[in-house]
Amino acid sequence: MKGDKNKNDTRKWTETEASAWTGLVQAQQTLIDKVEVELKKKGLPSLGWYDVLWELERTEGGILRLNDLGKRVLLNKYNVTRLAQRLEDEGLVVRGQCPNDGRGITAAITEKGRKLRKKMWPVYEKVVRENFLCKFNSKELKELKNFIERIQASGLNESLAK
Amino acid sequence: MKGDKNKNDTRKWTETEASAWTGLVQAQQTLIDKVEVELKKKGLPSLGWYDVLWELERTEGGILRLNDLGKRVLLNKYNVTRLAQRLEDEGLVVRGQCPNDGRGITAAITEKGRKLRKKMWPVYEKVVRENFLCKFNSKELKELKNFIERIQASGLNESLAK
DNA sequence: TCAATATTGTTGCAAACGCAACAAATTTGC
DNA sequence: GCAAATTTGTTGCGTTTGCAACAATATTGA
Repeated sequence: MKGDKNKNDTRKWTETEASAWTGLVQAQQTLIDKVEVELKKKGLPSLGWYDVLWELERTEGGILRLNDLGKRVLLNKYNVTRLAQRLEDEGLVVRGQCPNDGRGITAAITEKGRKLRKKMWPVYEKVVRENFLCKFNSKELKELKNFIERIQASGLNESLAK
Repeated sequence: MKGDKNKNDTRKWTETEASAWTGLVQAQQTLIDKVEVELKKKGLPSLGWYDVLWELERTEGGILRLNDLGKRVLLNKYNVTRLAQRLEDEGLVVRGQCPNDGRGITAAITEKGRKLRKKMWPVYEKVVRENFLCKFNSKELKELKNFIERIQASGLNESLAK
């Protein structure tokens, strides 16, 4: 470790490196922004709400502990607490005690929550399809997915340590 | 337009589509989070500050109108106003009147601002290199860049209409 | 020319987020 | 068994963001 020869930790980037990175950030940001704009236009809640509802809905029983939920949607604990509160205030989710663990709080999606998510989906889907998915044929998409998985490979564990 | 046959606007996604999209979002989010964590560890400001300083520094004269600056860093106007205020409070930027246009406010990077950006760069660079760039060889990176540019192609114009 | 419209930037207020301190329950290690 | 450490969730406080209303200048078009 100590005698590391990595003088090039901090080297200038090539044109390709720079535009791959800034492109990635901008493209994703722009896509997310577009989704948010479309949702707002239709008077629907934000993507953050969608993510939570969807994670619950796709889970057996529609119920998760806040902690697990937070890991899946990349939210730290205080934000999960508060988002769950807001969702409960709107009747989209019900909170309860976790049976096995006295510390645990569960969130369960309600019928109203499921309906809302279903209503949000086509808006979300349309933006992603028209601005992202439609740019690639099936083979290319697999390649892209492959690339993206390589990026993820390094990182998930640490990012959860919040 | 009216007789559109696009019944499949809202169809279910294939496995590849789903994981390409969620992967993209998560990968980018995780990378950004890591950069922010590292910057914070070193007592440095956030990525948002870096972006602004860098956009100024790379511009001839180190000066830009707030409006142009906002477009480049994907910030809406009220956030540019406030970020510029904070940067000026820290002496990293100086604001001034735009000569041609009475409405315009300019932001110019200071020597202190340039120094700070240079200090932030290695931290930023290291995270991106070790978690992103290093996963790809030169040929792959070009392919990836190419893919990303396709995504961007659709979107930039509209996203600026804030 | 000059009124109508558009652009650019600011501000008050409310919602959301980050941090650090905290409480309660569980797990670990002796 | 039990004290120490860990995990899980909440809350207060300050910062940042989003929204909508606003002011000031520029542009457009009759």
